[in-house]
Amino acid sequence: MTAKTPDPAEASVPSSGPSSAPAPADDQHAELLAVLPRITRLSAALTRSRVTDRAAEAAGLALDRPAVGVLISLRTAGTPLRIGEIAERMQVVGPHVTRQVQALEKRGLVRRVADPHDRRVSLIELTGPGTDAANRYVTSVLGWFSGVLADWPDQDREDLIRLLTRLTDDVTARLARLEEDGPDAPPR
Amino acid sequence: MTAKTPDPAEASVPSSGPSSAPAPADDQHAELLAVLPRITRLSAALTRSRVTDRAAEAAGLALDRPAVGVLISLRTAGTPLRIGEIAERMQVVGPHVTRQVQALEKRGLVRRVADPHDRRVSLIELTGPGTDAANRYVTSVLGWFSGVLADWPDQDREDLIRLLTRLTDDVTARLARLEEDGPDAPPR
DNA sequence: TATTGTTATACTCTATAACTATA
DNA sequence: TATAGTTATAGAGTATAACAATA
Repeated sequence: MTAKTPDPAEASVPSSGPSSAPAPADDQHAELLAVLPRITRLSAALTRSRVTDRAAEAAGLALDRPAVGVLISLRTAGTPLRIGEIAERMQVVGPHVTRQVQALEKRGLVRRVADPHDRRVSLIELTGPGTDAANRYVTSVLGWFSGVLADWPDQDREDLIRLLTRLTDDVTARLARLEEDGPDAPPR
Repeated sequence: MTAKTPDPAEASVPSSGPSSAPAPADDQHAELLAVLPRITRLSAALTRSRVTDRAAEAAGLALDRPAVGVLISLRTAGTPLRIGEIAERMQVVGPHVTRQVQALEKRGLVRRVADPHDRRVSLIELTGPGTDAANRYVTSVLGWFSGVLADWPDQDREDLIRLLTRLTDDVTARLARLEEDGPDAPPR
């Protein structure tokens, strides 16, 4: 079912490579292009299917995705985080996090603790119920997702995790540089 | 709630330290969880940085991302597509595609051709300018993205493409089944 | 009656701008 | 003056519902 057409598509694209070296293989170059669409598609599929929302529901959480994202960020960190740190981990902007945290506070899933060294800052911390909720959510999602990878060879699973981690790091690092270079600098 | 995979590993806090790996299974299980957040983060980073919008601009395209998505879907297919086919490839819903196509039509980047076998259907086709625009866009994005992977070993690049492709296919397939099973079925 | 696509509308997520309070 | 966070507002992206035309 996987339409893996040879895709002569790249043919007409002038390989104005970074002038480093002639592309090792046009095939690779062509395939490279497929990485970004796949990430987009994957993300869109996850959004549309609402797996995460279902998992939240299964965990007894009446929370939308961004709120769950905050919970998971805190759980993953294993330590209280500042608003700005949460925003960076979620790759969103400050005010967005402020609102999510307020909602979570009202439900008693997180609490604020003052930073003794800087009174502008407030640290966000999971409460007991918040920790439980996050754990239930994780269990639910993991149950679903491990089914997806159940048939994969161990080596492939390992490689996927490793490569995806590196890709994420490399991309975010490069994007950060891009922003510094000026908001109007064209990619490349 | 509903039956979930037995999963003792997640109950407690992960990421204590990858260095010691006495229980490879547990570690993997814990790490597995990191895959989804990374995809989310990657996607968010790409959105926020507007790489794609910059590339569109660099290609002389005053189009938003969804419209470019349609263009790229058509270019990748290499053949005219129906509205429904575009929607499926983009993992979005029909009406959304209708609107994007209308915008592209006005700019002369795509055109509709009637399907002789089914008069309900109209096939969407890239025009000459549309093809050129799509190619310019691809060149621009590729220029940026190949920079990200430039330092990667060939083997890793290959593996990334292969694994990401399979992951996308597996996930979308499983999600499709999930939808069929009823819109209220919990993940599993 | 089922399928393909369209129109009209509403909602979710996230960003930007202007502000407050510390530093 | 610079930084962390908040309030208020705006916009992009996508979904749902009701409908039309063809099969």
